Amino acid sequence: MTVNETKNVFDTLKERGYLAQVTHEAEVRELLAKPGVSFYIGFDPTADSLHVGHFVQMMVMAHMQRAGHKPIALLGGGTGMIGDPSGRSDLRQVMTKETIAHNVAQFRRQMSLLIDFSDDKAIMVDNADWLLNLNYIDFLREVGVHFSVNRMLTAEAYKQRLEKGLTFFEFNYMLMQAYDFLVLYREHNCKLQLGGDDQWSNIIAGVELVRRKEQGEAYGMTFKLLATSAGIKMGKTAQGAVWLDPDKTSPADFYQYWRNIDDADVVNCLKLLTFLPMAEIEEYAQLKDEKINEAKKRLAFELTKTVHGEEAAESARKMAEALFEHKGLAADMPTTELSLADLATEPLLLDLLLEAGLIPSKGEGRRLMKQGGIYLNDEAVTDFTRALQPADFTDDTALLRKGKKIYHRLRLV
RNA sequence: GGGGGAAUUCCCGAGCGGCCAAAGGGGGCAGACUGUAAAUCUGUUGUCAACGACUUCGGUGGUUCGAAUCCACCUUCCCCCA
Repeated sequence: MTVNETKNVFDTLKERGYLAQVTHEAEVRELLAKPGVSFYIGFDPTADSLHVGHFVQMMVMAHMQRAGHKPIALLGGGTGMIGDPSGRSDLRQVMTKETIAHNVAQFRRQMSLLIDFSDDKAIMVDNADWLLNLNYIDFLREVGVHFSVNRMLTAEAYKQRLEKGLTFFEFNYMLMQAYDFLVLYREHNCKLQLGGDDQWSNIIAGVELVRRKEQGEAYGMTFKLLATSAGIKMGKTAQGAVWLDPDKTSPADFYQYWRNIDDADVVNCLKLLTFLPMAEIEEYAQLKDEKINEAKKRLAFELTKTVHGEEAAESARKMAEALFEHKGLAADMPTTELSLADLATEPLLLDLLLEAGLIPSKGEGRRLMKQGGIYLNDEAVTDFTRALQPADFTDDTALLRKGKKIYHRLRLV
């Protein structure tokens, strides 16, 4: 065995805890021992940005690419028109072609953060290219004959839907995805499909189809979904998903999300979402109690840096330190600008809070004030009729705060 | 095609014609305790010029002094039979 400083990527993935299920473990490991393996992961363009759930998949692609393999990012421009019923309790919204095209463009940009698409080192394909022109009868004859409805119904992905109802429309999703694999096998010699563990049924369907049609080698492998130790899907907040697009989730919020994750999840996230060497992660794993914060800071910083760039990560980190550890001044904080004329009208704090978006309604604002959750310059404000005064500003700045963590700056201009 | 049921606030889910802005739970938010964590406890959770007023219970009309509750039609979903 060549002394390969890069060990088998299969082992790396296993060690870092990505793997969930593999169709043929020994063979896949063997296959990946030599570089140059084409593999694919599918992404459904159901939103105009990728979120952290996709990020795990991107990490896997990146690990694979670094080991010399060739990622094929399959965008579901065609399957997106059906919608994967896996893990869904109801029918997905059907998307227009224009929306899908727009989303595909966004995905390409975001994936480039981790994956090098230059010189065909990775490629991106859209299954709309082959799915949209399919002839129904031909498809049924070529692909449909290989699927047993009885078996499909036992698939985990469909079980839940059998309770609530599953349309024939969606039932076809599995065939489409299986067909994708067949096409990629034929056109790109792609032998391996990866995906989140919720894709297991769809993946094995593809593996079996390739094996039947082509008597080819085809393998599948799934990854654990990013979940908390309590088993709840990560990356969801009350405001929705944690997006990679800075316009949808600001770098500061993104940083804070990771900074505040549960103690029990830090190590797992470091393994899955950063490229820190395992040895280093082991050290973080030893930390106890409040020391764990060091691990969280590192996680938040590394991840923000990868997604939003070093500068944004640095600024998010500084802001967090300023606000929570009182080191230095906060740089970029959400800010509302006021003129002296505005101030002369003695604006109510309540109105400003609403304007600044800190509260959704004045009723909510009053409630918060009553409970001591609104602060002006670090002093709780309990008077609803409190108006803003010049004396509230120091160096033309006043600091509003809601609860412990949400800050907003008022600046005089 | 025939028959039966359902739709309630962010989610699940109670709801007698007036006492319903609507029980309970979840989630959210805030306070206490902390480590910017978790767990726990407390408060709160339609809007507003706020002891009052206004808008909400799938949609549209109607009955009634008064409708989330009754009636008609419509929409969507589920179940049974074919």
